[in-house]
Amino acid sequence: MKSEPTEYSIDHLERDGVSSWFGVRNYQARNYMRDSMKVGDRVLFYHSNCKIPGIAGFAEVASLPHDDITQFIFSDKHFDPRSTPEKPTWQCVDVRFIGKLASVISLSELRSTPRLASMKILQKGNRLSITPVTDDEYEIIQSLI
DNA sequence: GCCAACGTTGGC
DNA sequence: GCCAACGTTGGC
Repeated sequence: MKSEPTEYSIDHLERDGVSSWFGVRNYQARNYMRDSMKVGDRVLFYHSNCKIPGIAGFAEVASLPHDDITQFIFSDKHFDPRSTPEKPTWQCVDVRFIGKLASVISLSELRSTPRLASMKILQKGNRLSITPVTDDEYEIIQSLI
């Protein structure tokens, strides 16, 4: 799961313990949270759009999917005028902090690991803020720490 | 339903 | 700041 550290970093999640992953406004990314995630699933916390983009820590899915309440809040930058509590558009899950890496596993390091070549987040043109990670990829990343 | 125009993402 | 790549919008 990607986040810009100036918006919400692994340090923020460590502080909060658990946080709702609100603000996703892409249908495919929403669908991963709504349809594919299970409580307890491991999450790689990725810092994007920053000096050293890469994996900054670990988290886990901590809730079933639920409405992203920011879609209903007029003053919120994630407000969606098409959404109503009766007909919501956006759902998200909560994530729980597991651990922070002493140093980020950088994007360039991920790219230079041949066995990770098929990782979704490394594919050309990928902009999705949430992408699935296979068990294999997860294990390989553990070995990079 | 098509598709041009526009907006966003995010690495560099 | 640039720009490739992609998603969304809206006229037709």
